[in-house]
Amino acid sequence: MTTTPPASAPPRPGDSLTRDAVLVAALALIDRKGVAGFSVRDLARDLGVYPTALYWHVPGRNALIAGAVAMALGDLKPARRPTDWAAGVRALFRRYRKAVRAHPAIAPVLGAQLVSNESMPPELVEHMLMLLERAGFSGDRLRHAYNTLVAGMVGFVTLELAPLPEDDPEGWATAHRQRMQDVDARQCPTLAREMPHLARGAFVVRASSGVDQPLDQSFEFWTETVIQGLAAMRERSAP
Amino acid sequence: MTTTPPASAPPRPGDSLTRDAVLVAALALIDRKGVAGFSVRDLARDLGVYPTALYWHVPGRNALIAGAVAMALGDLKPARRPTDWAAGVRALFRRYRKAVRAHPAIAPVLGAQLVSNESMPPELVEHMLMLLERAGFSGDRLRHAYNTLVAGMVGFVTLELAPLPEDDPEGWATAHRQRMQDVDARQCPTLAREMPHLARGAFVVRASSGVDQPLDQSFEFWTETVIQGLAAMRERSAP
DNA sequence: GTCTGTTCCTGTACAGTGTACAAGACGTTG
DNA sequence: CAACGTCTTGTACACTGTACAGGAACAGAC
Repeated sequence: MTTTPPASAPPRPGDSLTRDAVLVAALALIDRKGVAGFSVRDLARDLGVYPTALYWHVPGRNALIAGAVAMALGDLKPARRPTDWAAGVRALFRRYRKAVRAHPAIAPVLGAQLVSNESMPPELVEHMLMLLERAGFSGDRLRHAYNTLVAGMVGFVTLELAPLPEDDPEGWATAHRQRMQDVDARQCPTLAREMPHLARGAFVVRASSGVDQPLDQSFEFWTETVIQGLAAMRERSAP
Repeated sequence: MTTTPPASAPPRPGDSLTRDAVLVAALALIDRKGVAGFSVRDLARDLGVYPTALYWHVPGRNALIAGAVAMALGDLKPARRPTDWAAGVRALFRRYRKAVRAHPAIAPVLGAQLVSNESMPPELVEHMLMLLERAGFSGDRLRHAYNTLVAGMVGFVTLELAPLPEDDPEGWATAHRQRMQDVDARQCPTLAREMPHLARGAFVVRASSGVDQPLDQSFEFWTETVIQGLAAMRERSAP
């Protein structure tokens, strides 16, 4: 049983593998085990197929992940024309977060790996540029505003959904809680005082991921901050 | 040569391994090969030691990475009291980016696995809270502003320094350039028009990492946007 | 001086990984 | 029927993280 003989093949609708079918299964596996725990051989087992069969459809593990991510972000495309740019940004941020929350395990790859950028559909880029032009940006400042918008869209969600260590989650959690309880109140008075507030939903301080404890309100606050910031940057001399 | 006999031991100052020495070497190796390419056995080779010797000082691979990251962020601590909160935020963002740029390979871990790291020193959290209190935030809105500040500090830099696929970087780069050249000008008119501008330094569009092509101006823009946004959020009724 | 315990490291071993590569089964077209 | 593209089966290899048993060096106690 060393090289995974395909133990009967139940999941065969068209009786043959498709690139899409592979990617769907890959995404499902990633959802279950996380990106780190995702393995080509497990995927092959799920599909009732030898591992190397997958290489015909997809060049390798990285491409499997990138493809799965692209698939997860595929639902992001549809976007109606908004009334004003601020409303458009708000809607965009919400939709992005919703799409990623549907597959939280892909969050670490999203911001952190350039490959996964090819999973970002061009229509989305177009949409963002259109919003910013409507807001009044152009030339180099359009580029900066665009980078700001992308970082804004991706940044918060990546942090929010960052996974706990997969080996011993609740062990780490209690250890972290202890560590937070032990902060020196003389060196960090504000932190010590606000700890009860922060423990339940603040980056770095919290002991759980955003999958279990969503940071809805903070996200709304974040969104408004970016919008207000961009609005303020609009009427400013370049650069 | 299967299990790595220690090929002579040149790097032995005190003739014995220290936890710190291990982490320093780990950080150096990560700098060279990236987090994905980092292996316990390579590290052991570098130190002229059997792989399992490292387990005495550090529980495992994950802990090695976390420790190395914490070490890289150690230079971030010192911070003079700023004159006003906006200046403080500006300085903080710059110092963070500078610290991460010194070890760009750790960027993916920072944004995406921040939970699992005790890497962020509590003094930094305290500093951020202090700045925001001085800006006028308190209670729940302090928490939201804090989350915003962390996401702001980490988000952009994580995206900027996201690494290229380590297997075939320039192959991927040219493929990506081609893909960008092939965008449909009818479906994405703005993107097609602004392509020359964007190709050299815009997220998703660019074909190189921020290590080679820093996004200095965009980062400044980003920083000001967050500051302006927070300033605007200050005088608002609590939701 | 020998005995015992800690501290740190050497070795071995194992189960797992990604993927290169040759060979085979299958259907379609000549 | 033969040849060819398409896809999958199998084998193989180098490499990974780490559990575990022991051994070397040194400490202090008797």
